[in-house]
Amino acid sequence: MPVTPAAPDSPPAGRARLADVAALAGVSVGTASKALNGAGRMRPETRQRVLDAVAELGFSPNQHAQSLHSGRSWTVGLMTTDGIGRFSTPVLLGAEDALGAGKISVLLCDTRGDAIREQHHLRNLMDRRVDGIIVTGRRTDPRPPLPGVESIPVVYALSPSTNPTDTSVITDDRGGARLAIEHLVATGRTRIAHVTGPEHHAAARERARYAVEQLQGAALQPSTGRIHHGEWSEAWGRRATDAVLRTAPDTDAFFCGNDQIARGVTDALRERGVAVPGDMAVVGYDNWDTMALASRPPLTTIDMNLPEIGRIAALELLRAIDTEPRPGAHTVPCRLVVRESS
Amino acid sequence: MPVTPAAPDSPPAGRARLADVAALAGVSVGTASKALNGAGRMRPETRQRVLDAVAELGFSPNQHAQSLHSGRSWTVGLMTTDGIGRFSTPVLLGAEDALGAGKISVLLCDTRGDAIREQHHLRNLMDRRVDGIIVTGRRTDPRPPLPGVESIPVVYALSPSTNPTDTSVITDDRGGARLAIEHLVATGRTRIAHVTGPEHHAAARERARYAVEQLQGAALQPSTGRIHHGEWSEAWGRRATDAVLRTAPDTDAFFCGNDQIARGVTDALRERGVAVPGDMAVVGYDNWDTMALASRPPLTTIDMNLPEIGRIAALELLRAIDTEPRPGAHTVPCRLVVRESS
DNA sequence: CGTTTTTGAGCAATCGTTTTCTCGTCGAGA
DNA sequence: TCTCGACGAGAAAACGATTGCTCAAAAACG
Repeated sequence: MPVTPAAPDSPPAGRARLADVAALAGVSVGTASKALNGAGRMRPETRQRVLDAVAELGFSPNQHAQSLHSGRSWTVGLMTTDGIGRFSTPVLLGAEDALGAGKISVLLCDTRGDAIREQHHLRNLMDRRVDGIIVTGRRTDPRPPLPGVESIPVVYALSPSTNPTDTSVITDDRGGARLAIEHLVATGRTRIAHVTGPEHHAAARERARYAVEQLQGAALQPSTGRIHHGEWSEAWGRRATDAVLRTAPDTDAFFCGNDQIARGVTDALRERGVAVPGDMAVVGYDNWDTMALASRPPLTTIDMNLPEIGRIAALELLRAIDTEPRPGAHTVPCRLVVRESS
Repeated sequence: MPVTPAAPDSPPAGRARLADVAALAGVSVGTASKALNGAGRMRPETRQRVLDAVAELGFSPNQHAQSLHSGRSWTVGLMTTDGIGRFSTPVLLGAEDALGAGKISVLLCDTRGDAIREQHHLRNLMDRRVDGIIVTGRRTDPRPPLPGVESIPVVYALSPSTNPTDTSVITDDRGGARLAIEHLVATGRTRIAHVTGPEHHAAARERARYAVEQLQGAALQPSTGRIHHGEWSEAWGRRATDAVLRTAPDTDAFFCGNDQIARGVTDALRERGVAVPGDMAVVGYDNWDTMALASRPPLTTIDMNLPEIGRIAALELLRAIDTEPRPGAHTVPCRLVVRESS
């Protein structure tokens, strides 16, 4: 239903179509298409005429028509299971960055952890014929795979799939714990306490396990003889500080499961008059700048390179789309950020 | 290029097409379409046969074909100018929620504040024939409108467009400042200091202006006789506390431009032995839970209802798409959250 | 029983590109 | 001068769904 059927050579109402370009260049639609896509032989002069027409009309192809024809939508779904939290956001940005650089756009879906919503979004993505899906969650705990997506590639970022033959990109908790302990040991600490989040969080469990493993490698053990599990909060950090110092007053370092706990620890230490890093070193986890930089003193901490996880997930997805998926868990190394608390 | 051209009645390789449904139901493609879209008269029994076939094949229509035909993509662009920061994220989620409830999906674009990238994404969105665009930024400062989008509706959220005939959805800084001051005055405070962010931020300027206005309405003025502009940081909050108490030791309340400053203030007060809320009330701004709840005591603060801003922006966009845009700035009221610091 | 309505379903054009195939035409070689 | 290649451009068939129009059969009516 063209708005101006009267004047067939008038500038088309909406946007220029390839047919308009072809008309202006005095060639057929097919030829114009070839001129744009480079395929086929053609006289350079003809191609130039088409390109001129494209420039003049500001033409760019209708993606729906292209997608209908090719079956590819040049779109991927980005499914986040818990709003866009502190962890999923950087991952998401890394992925968006890697994908957006090319022709690929990102469809954002937030399931809010609700299975119904997940189903609804998934359906939607399939209807839109996305080329692939990246699934990311708030926590590093494994999650069940998306149901009914056999036909397109899926990559899990941060929260791996429970199915080991899926492709997942995850953080290296072992490496992170090792970096922290290595750093503390290297700077002369020997009585190290570990304060972290709830035991039912994979992140807390794993980091604790590998921290102990690493301590044992240096012939050491946690200063209090155990792991202090609690919440991921400053308040817990403060309470745990008291508990640790009561049990093991000779503690000379805290390795904390996240930066909030670490900040609570530094606050509690300051209030007790314990000098950081003089009498006590503190190392956090996450490199969450609002916490790590606002802490007094600023925190030495472990950075999980979340944007890198997103980026790699995107690259793995592209590989899965274009060639072959590489199943299994791909770990992204952490980075030690040294500041004034150690 | 069907993968299984040999057996025309075999389950189609990829997904079911309407043609497959029609074949299974023993009707023509056109009839099948009508059965789904309700239009036209048809025998109930025929419609049922089609619906059964749809269910059996798990058919759902190819969106690209639909969009090509209708010219609508059922997609909107969500353009954020600064990564996905603390402010744009809730806005974005609100918008996604309002849009995703219907058939509309969200294309995420992050410009990182870069004009080139913005141009690139904009082009992309136009090529995808999005039905509209929501633009959101990190700050409440006005921003120049998107260039070259006359053909589709655009709504600006949080950062209004400098063009007053554009549709913008913004926070009510005046109302926020009023809520804070009203609350302090109502609880008996009369010597109120205002510590906030840099003067070149609209948010800081406006809130300060309206806070003063509101104080004057109660025949009061800032306890130090002036506004304390600085950074949006805890460190500034701590420093400003000293300055305020030196200048006006009889100050009995702090109204802070954000929660980080407010937290800095409570920390400084505690270290000086000033009781909150006994000797001093503190009110923040943003209701950023990591700050407001971790503060000692938890902060009374102003909540801008950011998700609501996103939601309303989405609704305004839908209205602009379906009927008529409503130009101008739409303000969303703030909410006072009372906690233990006042 | 014949004629006019109603009704239900199919045909075909359409959206905008891509791509294969066909068909002129021009140039070169014999 | 005739023929055979090569080369360049156009015609047409996809991709999958929607929709106005046509047309047959069945129902209603006199």
